Amino acid sequence: MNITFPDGSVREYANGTTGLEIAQSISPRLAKEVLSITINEELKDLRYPIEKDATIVLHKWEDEEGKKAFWHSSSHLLAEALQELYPCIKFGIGPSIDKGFYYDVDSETPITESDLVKIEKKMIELARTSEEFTRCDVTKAEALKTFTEKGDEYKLDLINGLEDGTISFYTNGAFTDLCRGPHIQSTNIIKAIKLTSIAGAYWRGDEKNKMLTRIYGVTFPKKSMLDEYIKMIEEAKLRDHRKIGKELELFHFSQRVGLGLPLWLPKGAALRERLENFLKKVQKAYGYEQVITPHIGLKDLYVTSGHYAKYGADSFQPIHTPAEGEEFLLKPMNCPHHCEIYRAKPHSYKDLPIRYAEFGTVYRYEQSGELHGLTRVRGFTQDDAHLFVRPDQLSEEFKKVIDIVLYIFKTLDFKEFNAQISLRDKTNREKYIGSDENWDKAEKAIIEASAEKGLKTVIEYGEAAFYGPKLDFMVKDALGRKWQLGTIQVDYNLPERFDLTYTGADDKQHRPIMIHRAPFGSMERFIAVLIEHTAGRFPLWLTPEQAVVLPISEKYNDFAEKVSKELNLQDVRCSVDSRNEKIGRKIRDNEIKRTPFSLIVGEKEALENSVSVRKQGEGDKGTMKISDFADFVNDLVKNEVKPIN
RNA sequence: GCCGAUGUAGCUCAGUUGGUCAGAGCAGCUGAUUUGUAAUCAGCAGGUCGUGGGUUCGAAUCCCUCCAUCGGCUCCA
Repeated sequence: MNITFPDGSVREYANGTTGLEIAQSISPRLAKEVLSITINEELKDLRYPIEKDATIVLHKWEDEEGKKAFWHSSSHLLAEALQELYPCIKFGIGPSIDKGFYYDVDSETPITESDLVKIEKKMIELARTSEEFTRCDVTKAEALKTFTEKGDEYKLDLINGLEDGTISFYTNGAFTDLCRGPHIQSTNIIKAIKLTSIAGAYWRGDEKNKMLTRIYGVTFPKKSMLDEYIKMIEEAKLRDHRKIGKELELFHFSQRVGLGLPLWLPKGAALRERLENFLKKVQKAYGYEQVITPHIGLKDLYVTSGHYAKYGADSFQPIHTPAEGEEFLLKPMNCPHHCEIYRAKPHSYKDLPIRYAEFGTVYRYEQSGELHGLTRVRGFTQDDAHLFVRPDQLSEEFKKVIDIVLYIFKTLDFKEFNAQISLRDKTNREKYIGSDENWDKAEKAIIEASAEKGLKTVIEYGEAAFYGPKLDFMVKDALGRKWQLGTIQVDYNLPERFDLTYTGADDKQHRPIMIHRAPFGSMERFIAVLIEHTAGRFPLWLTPEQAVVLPISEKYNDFAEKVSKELNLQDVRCSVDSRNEKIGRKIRDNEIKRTPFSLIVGEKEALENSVSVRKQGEGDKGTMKISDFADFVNDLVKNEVKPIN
């Protein structure tokens, strides 16, 4: 038979040759490194005998599939260790994840963080015995029998959900698990093990089910890789926006004010204002108009929009007026208000598209356990806008919004983001409002526009908003957690609910389509992610303070003030550190505060009317005339923010 | 909301088995110093040890309640 490799080369092998033997035939070293194999697009074990012509890919640690097999096998090793240490334990599922693996278990004896070391040791002990992973195919009836005898109700639940036919078991040592595979050859290549954390997780992700204990871990084929990983995690923790936000005095949370209600400190507010101004400018260029709406609205407004039925009970409860008996809700989103702005006057087809933008602060009662720094809060400001468009304009407008998002991401140097198309889950129709016909149209519009803009997207079913599908831009924080930033949503429903119309060329009334969009998502979350991406070293155009003048001694404070004034007049954001401290001290403090430029001034500079420039993280850059430095900074800024093309 | 861990001055943390354990550094204030590229020196002031209860002769330390934070789960208009 002929075996085709990814590079296009073809080799001939005897029928029944396994992936491992193929690797062996190429090089013994490769045979040691290969972890799993793809045969004709299907993942298989290394010892799967290939019977006819096939294309194969050998997966090593370096590629995702190789890592998956390694980590998935590690989760079985974890399970084996747990079974030995806690004989009565029951097992849920144990998959590989982005960075490692976990196993969900139900144990009568509670397992706590302090037990992890003990479990790790057992895993290492078992790994060293070089247990082979062996596969065994059984019928569904046999599978049910095995786990009924074992008394493992979670596995039975899983098996019952499977179709009739062959079911595979994998065994390593004394542990046998229901598993599709593939697995690595033997546990002996798992050289470094770290159980990272322990947490609760609902069985099958449903909060009505029992909560199991989830043990997270990560393993490596080399000890040094684990050391590197631990170092990387420690460094990532230093970038945490909650830590940097405190250090740089950007924002603060107060228990007196309330959970998840950020207070923006002067520097954070300055940064945020700059971002808002940037976005306003971009939006103006794209024909948006700023509007302003109040922070509350009558409850009825949200009954009309459908939000009350969906979220009312879980929201901040209505504010009552004692005298009039009215009920107001804190604004959880801006769309209904913007719909009412649209309704303020009749519209012609010639007016469309209409684009209303607002930095709208909204309040949502997020579950207390879900709050997280600035990324998940209860009061936040959306960089919101609603576009009211004719059906023939939908595609074009949607693409323009994508352009804005991409321009913003590019300006802020966000290279690693994923575009996700969130569609409805068709099997769960009652989750959504609106007709199937409109949903189909909206979903199609998003898919087509994204494709035309050349976006690499993944489609997620069931992730749509209840009123419409969306295109989301996802980024990861320092620790690899995914967050949604920008979002663009097509909505046929609100225009109907608010009876929005325009007069067409045919003199008849037509329904506009709405596009909801927020390129940042929210100012809070965006800034959080920006902090983690830059580790607090913001781009020059955004940073709260671009330069600080450091007089060598108090004798030069007056000159320093003059320099600062002159620079501020030339659009360089600058202040003076006139403390009675040594210059070394002032420099150190500015390095820690990540002020981009420290300008040292003493006798020499005062005579020459110049500054000694020191760049954060880099050091002394020599002396410059004051106005030259201003030009220098302004040029750098101009370079950072490229014009919209 | 659920599971688990944590909670000592503005910040970062120390406090051994319950008995001078209420401490340190930084930040702050006062004074001295007048400084040339990552911390000048000295002094002062700062905390009902998250909250409320309990056990004890005695609690930062042990137990319970609540609150908050952290890691997850669920949720995310």
